[in-house]
Amino acid sequence: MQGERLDKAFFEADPLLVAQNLLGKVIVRQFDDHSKKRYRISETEAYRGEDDLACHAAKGRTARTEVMYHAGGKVYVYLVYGMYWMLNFVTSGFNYPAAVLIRSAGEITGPGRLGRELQLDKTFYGEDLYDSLRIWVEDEGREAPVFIATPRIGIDYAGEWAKKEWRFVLG
DNA sequence: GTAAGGATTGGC
DNA sequence: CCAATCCTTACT
Repeated sequence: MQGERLDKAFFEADPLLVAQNLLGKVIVRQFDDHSKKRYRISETEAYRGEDDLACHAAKGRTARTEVMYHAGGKVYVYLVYGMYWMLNFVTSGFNYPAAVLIRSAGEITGPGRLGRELQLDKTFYGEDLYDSLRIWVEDEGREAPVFIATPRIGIDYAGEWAKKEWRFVLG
């Protein structure tokens, strides 16, 4: 059970497309003891541009959001509620801030639990998905899965932007 | 410097 | 319903 590591062209695209295309793809995590675990992505959310009030980049380019302005293919992690590391993949091209949040994968439900399962921490900020030995994403060559779109979770503060159906769930 | 709040979870 | 827990951002 192995596939091709996703490349530059995959991530340097619009986050709405990347979020949809990531469904069914497989996160591979290689731990310090060289053991590997694989997690099939089942739920994603897109965050796109400074206009998107739910996107962290709505506050502009800061130390925290810097990596979102990089070209697609890097990891964006941040600590939320002082406890949970959220896993995101940067998308789009240089200087356009966008990312996809992985909300569920494998048997793990919920982004906080996923971050704990993957043993994420601040050292994953900016990790390059194209050459990392710790985390990357593979395409096992399966058919594109069926999915549904819904509003994003936990961003009620974003006003009209909270209504956009930028969350995608296998189904 | 200080304060407010969060892309969540689990326990009461 | 609400506390945990700490980083980021904004600013009386």
